[in-house]
Amino acid sequence: MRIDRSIVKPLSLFSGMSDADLDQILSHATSARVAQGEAVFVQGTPANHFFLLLNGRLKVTQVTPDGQQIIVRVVHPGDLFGFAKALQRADYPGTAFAAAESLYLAWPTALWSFFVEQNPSLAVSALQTIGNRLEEAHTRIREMSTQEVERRVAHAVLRLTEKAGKPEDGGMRIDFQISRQDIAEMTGTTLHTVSRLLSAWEGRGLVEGGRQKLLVRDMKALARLAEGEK
Amino acid sequence: MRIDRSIVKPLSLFSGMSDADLDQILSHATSARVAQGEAVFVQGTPANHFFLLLNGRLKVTQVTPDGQQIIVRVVHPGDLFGFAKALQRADYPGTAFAAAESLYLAWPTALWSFFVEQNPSLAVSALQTIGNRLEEAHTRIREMSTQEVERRVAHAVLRLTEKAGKPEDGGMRIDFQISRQDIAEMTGTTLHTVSRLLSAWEGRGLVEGGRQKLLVRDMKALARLAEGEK
DNA sequence: TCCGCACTTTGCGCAGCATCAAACAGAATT
DNA sequence: AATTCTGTTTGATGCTGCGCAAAGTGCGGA
Repeated sequence: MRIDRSIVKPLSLFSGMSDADLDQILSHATSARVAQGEAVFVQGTPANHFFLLLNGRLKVTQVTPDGQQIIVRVVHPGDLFGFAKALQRADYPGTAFAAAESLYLAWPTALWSFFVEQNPSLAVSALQTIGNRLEEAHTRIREMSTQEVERRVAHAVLRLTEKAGKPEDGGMRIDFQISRQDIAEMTGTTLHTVSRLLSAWEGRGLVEGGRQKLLVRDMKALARLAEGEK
Repeated sequence: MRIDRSIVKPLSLFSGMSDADLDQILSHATSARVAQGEAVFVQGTPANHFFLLLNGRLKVTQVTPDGQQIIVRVVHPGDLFGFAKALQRADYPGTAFAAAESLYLAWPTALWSFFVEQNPSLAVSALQTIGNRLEEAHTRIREMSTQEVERRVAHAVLRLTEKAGKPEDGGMRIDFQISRQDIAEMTGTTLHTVSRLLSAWEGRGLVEGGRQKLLVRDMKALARLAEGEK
């Protein structure tokens, strides 16, 4: 399958790469589509591919041995995901679900070192990408260690709004299906607590809820909450 | 300053690199020593160097805007640290303190991309290193989200024992000064709670405490605690 | 149009852990 | 040897947020 260079050209991951190199890399890619609710890869299965999300939205989850689930991160268009193998792992450490219908590119993991050695700037980009991810993880650890639940949830909602917000008449709409349970799993709390918080916020006009939906009305007030001001 | 190749040769980071390349990289390094309690780099200052710990033990901390501190990670000999710049940051996101007298190598950050482009296998290694770190961070997030304090502390102590345990007559000694406060900052709790837990464990013969000291007597029992069995 | 499911809301009680407070002990300093 | 300092222990108290439970509601399927 031919994938047009122009689709991925703007991504920072590929910046500083020649058209020829880019074409070369794309020639090895396959593209695929997943319907909402389907998985791109499953935790524990051999990591045979790595991916780039073109369109849609994914949730990456991990399940603990005792059955608890957490959301590791949300994958947005343009993000590389599932690079387990590059990180010295034989299998995927999590499961990637489509939160909305999604389109992605896939490459065999065997090609990873080949690409990197052919194209050192790709390595530098990848390192930056994963560096950002590490920083996000540390932020999350810091928040979970030091902040109370309301601030954490406010932060999480803000981040979602920034990454996946679509302007709508009354505010910013989170552009994919997200449940209270999901937000709970992103912030390390229970869906009950999230529900209570969102209800309280709705009463104060900050957000507007709905079944798997969320509309942020007052980002500034939410940002103040996230900063710890009541 | 000349640094002998043999010192760093065994490190996985440099595996698959020719002696000549290694010498070339080492020729740009400077080595330095820090006394206990001193900082190698400070949060917020420009990231002019990246480092490799040869000897000793470091604690990397982050301070939140409101003054709360957390321990991001412990640096063990052989670990690369302070690569902020490689991750697209201008300044260090944390502060690295020496928990024991330490010896390290330093390179100007400007050389990072140069090294990587000269030596793709280094990029692959670095990616793996940081990938492991990301995984550790996710583990910590998972634990903080789903596990109660006792399990988290047990896990933290176990990890310390594995990474920095030195056999001693009665068990494994954590090989550097570590306070209850430190353990609290690694697990997202308070020193009070840690103190209570350690006291309880000491009563059951699992560990033996002391001022900034910790001796693990029964790793198996601790492992059981970490798995959630009482 | 109705039904049933999945998601959400809300109430209540409990407990794990934080917070506040104070005493204690080992090390370093004089 | 006395003093100070820093880290540790332990107690008392209270609140946050979880677990459990049950009712409510929007949505899709038949």
